[in-house]
Amino acid sequence: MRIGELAALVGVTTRTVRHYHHLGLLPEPERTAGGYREYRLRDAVLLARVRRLAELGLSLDEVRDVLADDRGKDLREVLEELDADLARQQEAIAARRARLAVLLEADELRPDSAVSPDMAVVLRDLALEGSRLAEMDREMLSLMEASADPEHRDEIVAMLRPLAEPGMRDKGHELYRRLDELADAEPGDPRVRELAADMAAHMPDELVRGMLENLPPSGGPWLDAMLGEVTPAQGEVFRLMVEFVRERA
Amino acid sequence: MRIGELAALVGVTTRTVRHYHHLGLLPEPERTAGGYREYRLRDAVLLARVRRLAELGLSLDEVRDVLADDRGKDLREVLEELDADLARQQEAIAARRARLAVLLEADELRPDSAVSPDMAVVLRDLALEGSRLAEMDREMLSLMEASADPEHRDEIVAMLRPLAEPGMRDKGHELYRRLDELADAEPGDPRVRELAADMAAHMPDELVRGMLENLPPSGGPWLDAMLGEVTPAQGEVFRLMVEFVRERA
DNA sequence: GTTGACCTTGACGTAGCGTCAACGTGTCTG
DNA sequence: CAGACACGTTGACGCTACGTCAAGGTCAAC
Repeated sequence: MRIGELAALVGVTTRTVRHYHHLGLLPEPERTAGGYREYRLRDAVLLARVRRLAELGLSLDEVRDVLADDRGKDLREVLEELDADLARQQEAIAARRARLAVLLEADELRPDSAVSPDMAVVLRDLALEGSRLAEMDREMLSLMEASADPEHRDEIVAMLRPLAEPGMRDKGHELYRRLDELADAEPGDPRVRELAADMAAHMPDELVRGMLENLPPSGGPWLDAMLGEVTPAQGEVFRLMVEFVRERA
Repeated sequence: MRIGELAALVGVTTRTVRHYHHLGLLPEPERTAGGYREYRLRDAVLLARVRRLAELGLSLDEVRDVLADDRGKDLREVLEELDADLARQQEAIAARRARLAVLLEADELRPDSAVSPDMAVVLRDLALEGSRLAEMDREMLSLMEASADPEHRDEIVAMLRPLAEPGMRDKGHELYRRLDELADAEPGDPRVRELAADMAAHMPDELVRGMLENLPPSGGPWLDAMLGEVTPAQGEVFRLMVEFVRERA
């Protein structure tokens, strides 16, 4: 038998056979005078063994180990481990399909930041129109949801929901307006401290708890990211607000 | 924000961020005087978008296409295709786990050729001891089962089962003995034709049908593989037997 | 001034082959 | 006998989505 016949017999390509030779999974057979590999039936049997294990999902390295140990106990171990791995993969795929199903159910489908319908509702009802600061907040919130691990997403949405309540919207507009006014002010402007205190006072309890749990004392990357987007006075407002919120606890 | 902060914020490594820059999935931001990349909040939003799509299982090429088209119709297409693909993967994994379960149930676990318990029974009951030819047949049969696609395996086992019946075993021993005797005979020896006829006559109908369906007129790689393992006279026996079997139909 | 944490580009490694490239062998045919 | 054609040989790069050095530059702190 030459390599093409062997490959056809077992149902693989010649490249695969040579690859297995290279990895030492299949012994190199005798060569003919012309340099062709000359296979016997037992080579086909060996190749079929390798293929079967590979098709089960073992890596070729694992196949080699199993065939080297030859006698059975190790094989069971490997297969059990493999089965557990496959089970994990099944769960992962099921989770992805579940998320896909949620996305596919929505009528408008955008690669947008609003992952969950719940979050979309919150963003819609939030007082986030018109102001650059409000735009930034929208980005921050989307980002928080996006970068959190899926298990915490519901918590985040729950934390933010109070902000979307009717009573808060007018207050929200007012606060953003006052923040905008401070764009070119000095960080020492008395209105800075005043606004920070007002914002801290109107922050819902759930959000305060969430902030305290997730923000490290230094403020963390989230606060840094916000500070990079605003003028010094506005940044001071945020820093003070966090301080005031911390004092509340 | 520098690259490390950005990466931490979104929950990826810096290498990933640079990789996305390289692929054009994420625009290169401004640089500081020192050559550092300087990110803004919107970069984090973009990165989070990419990540979300990637985590759903889209390839980065697909992510780029989706983000390029931007407006939604194409995205739904891609996601539906992806879902179908995931469904196929689930089936494939389930099938592998089913095969694994069968293997793990067996008490003796060898990387042997006998995949299915059914096949193992057939091989055990077959008249396959003692003779080199019988050993070869065992290898051929294991190989046939191994190299067939899983859906046809049951058919093959069913085809072979009649050979394992008690009535056939004595006849089988006799035929193998006569085949062994012809090892050094001439291909023209009258016993060759006689044995081939006898073998063809005792071949179960199911097996005849199977051979005719699967063997091409030339004999195919299976016959070639056998011919490579035996002496010329023995080879002639097999060739004639196939001929006689063909005449029966 | 030096440490240490962070950044830069560049390049190789991963799994399992697919797919050229450049060339030799073996058989059939005119 | 020459040429065509199928098939074989080794060698090397390509693919995914980054991980992981290597060799060096920047920046804030002590």
